[in-house]
Amino acid sequence: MSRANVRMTQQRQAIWNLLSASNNGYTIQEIVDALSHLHVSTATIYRSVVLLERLGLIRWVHGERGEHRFVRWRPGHRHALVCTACDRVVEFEPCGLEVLERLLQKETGFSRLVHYLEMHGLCPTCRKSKEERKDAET
Amino acid sequence: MSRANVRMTQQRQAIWNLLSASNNGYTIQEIVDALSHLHVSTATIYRSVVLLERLGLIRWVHGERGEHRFVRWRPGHRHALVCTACDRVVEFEPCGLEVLERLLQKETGFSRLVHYLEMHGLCPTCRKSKEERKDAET
DNA sequence: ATGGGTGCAAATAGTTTGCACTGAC
DNA sequence: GTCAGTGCAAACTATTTGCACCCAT
Repeated sequence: MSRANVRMTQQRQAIWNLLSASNNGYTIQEIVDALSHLHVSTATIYRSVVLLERLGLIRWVHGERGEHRFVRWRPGHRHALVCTACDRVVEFEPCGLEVLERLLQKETGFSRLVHYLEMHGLCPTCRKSKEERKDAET
Repeated sequence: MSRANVRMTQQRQAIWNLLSASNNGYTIQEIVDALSHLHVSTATIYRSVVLLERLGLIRWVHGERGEHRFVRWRPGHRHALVCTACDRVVEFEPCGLEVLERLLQKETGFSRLVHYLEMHGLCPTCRKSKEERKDAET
């Protein structure tokens, strides 16, 4: 309950610095590796990630192989668009799903609907480099 | 590639019978338990589930606590509506997201968009029993 | 100075794999 | 009879936890 009594430690600061500076998510293992010079233990990283999630500062998305990747998250933005090649994440606002929710509510009788939506695609940068590679082949 | 050379064994039959007879998904562990009298090994269940997924006969959805639950899936149906109380799954057809995809494509430059959408809510049966319990309390 | 946070190592959970044997075709 | 599929146990990967010590407040 209490949001107080949360201390800003060097470890948490380091993790937050890392995540907040990037548009690409990190897996737990990638965070461990990126902070290896600081000797932050894996347990602490797990615990910090849970905390940051609870505070609404980060959120996970699915990577290509179903792994969980943690990304900085801004309040109010609701959904993620993830690049299938470089894992870059772009946030976008709601989405007309309210209409669908009302329809489903009527048709199925389900109530209190919430939705989980994730988009995946190829970001402009990755598309370009892919095309270049293709040109090179021929 | 070859879809041939897939044998219908008793184990696979048992797993498929179980999954295809229910609207509620099963976790791996629940399948193991449900088939314990047949002594189907956990390894076989994992392998069969992967196979059935590949064949497009089942699919996983997220349960309340993020666990993967496997449900029978009919071709053509695209998304799942999962009851937050009893895990009953109802399928529904596409959803107007094509409009959103086109918009995002234009705004962000991402291409080849695919989406993952899952709805969660309280099914009519569970809502009723919840209301009854509430009435009993007062 | 106090109690929230950390590191470490052990424990637990979830999933995959090698291999000899079995049974579907 | 052949080889895909199975059971078993071991190996791996991912995550959690207990506990003594540490440091942010």
